[in-house]
Amino acid sequence: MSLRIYNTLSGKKEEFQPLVPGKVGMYVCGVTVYDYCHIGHARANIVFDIIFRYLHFAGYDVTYVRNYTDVDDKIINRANERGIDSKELAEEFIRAFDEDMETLGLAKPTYEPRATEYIDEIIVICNILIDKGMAYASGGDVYYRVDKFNDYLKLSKRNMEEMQAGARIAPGEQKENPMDFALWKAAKPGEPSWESPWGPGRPGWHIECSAMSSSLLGDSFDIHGGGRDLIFPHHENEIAQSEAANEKPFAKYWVHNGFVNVNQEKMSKSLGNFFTIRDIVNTFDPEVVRFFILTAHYRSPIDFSDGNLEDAASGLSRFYEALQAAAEAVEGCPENDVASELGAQLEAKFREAMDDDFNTALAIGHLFEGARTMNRLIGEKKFRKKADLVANVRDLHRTVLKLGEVIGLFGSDPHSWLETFKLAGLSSLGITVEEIESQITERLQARKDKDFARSDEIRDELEVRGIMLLDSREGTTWKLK
RNA sequence: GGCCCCGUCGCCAAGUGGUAAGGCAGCGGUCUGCAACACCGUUAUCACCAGUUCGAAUCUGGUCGGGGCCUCCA
Repeated sequence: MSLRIYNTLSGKKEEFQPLVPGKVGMYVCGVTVYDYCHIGHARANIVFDIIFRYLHFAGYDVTYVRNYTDVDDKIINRANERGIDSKELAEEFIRAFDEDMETLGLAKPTYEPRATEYIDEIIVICNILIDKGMAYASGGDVYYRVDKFNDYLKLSKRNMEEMQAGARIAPGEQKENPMDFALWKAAKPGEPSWESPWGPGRPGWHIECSAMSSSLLGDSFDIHGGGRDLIFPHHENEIAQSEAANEKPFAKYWVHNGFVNVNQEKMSKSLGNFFTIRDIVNTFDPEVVRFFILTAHYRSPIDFSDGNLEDAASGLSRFYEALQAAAEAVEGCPENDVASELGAQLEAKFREAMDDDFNTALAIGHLFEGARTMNRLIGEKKFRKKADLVANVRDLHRTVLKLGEVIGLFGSDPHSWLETFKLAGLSSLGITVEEIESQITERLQARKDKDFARSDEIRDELEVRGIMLLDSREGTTWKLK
């Protein structure tokens, strides 16, 4: 089965056929750099990260562009509030964004252009649109003539009459039509500006993406992505600008990720339920955050809550436990020539899931089954002496790691990940490793002495405090309850 | 008001015409001094109503409930 992608433009899943066989051009709207990124940005970027990774895994030569919008009203306002230069502010938050994305384990896009690096290209597009009568200069601004573009609103599927009821012309704007939007804005005193045929000014919000995408990917390219909220007006306006200027279809597939709610409510600053990535990774492992996001389909809304994140942590630790057990089980076993089909079977299911509009939730379900199969095989009697079982576990182990990497998971060493996970939980329980170790030592002695009453007492005490003891042939270990 | 989405086991979550993946929790086993871990087994007819169909969670209409966009927003 080939790859199918849900296209916002058509409203349905379509078979993916790139413009140039074997190659994919993908543009994703990045962030406006005026503040720290929140969990919603984390989701959007993780979603497109796995799309990028999966396309690459599926054999495509992918060019992935994700921009920084580094000039905009919000940046200027924030910089003014802080009394610093807007360029300085943008630099600060570009750095913060890069750090956050690295923390979340995102692969680097092929290009990460900045709007301010494409001012010349932006001016060229404005000129073309003016020459074609699609745009007009007015008092140092340049506006797009929305009613000249027949396909306007084809992405968001709205209609003009109704839109116009809510549209208005802000003070200082000199538009012919309230629906028209700015391609270029005249600079007010103290604002960052660039020379242009219409006087000093700066780009409007949407034009930079038209400029950057066509410069780096060509006038037509395969995939354009972003959050749902960008469908209107941002992406609609990009289509209007690019298609009118180039007279070619813009992006072929439009992909939009769903929102993140917080405790069942829309995340918003006014509700005070705004979580930055920095806040979250103080409490939760970044990989847990990624795992949580990928356990739902990218177009569904997800609910961010402590409980859901804790569930995700349990799920991820199940994988790491299985991965660790598998590595230990086959360690030192001689290599053999026994063939195993299990890895290939798992990979086939994984691909089938991912080919269906990047269904990571289903894909992870299959990986869980792979983990369970490993555990089952390892548990069989005389496992290490059975070449076929060893071969199966080796195969599955390698496959789970390989497929995990495609969705950015399981990249840590299982032992250290599990240790870190345990230690992180300890601080909230008010108990130290030394304390636990000494209890284990005491209990071991009690067990040797067959003093099971004392032994059980120690175990129960620890359990009440949130620590679970695990006895095995090699000794006693512990984990968080 | 306009446009759009959703309602699947206690919780999370796949499934979009052929009789319901997976995870967490639960229950019954195996293992264990007893447990835990792991494994095995087990647990839903899909908000409601009416249609279409040989057959629907999946299509159509309606009802109820929840949410989003229409202004900056991932």
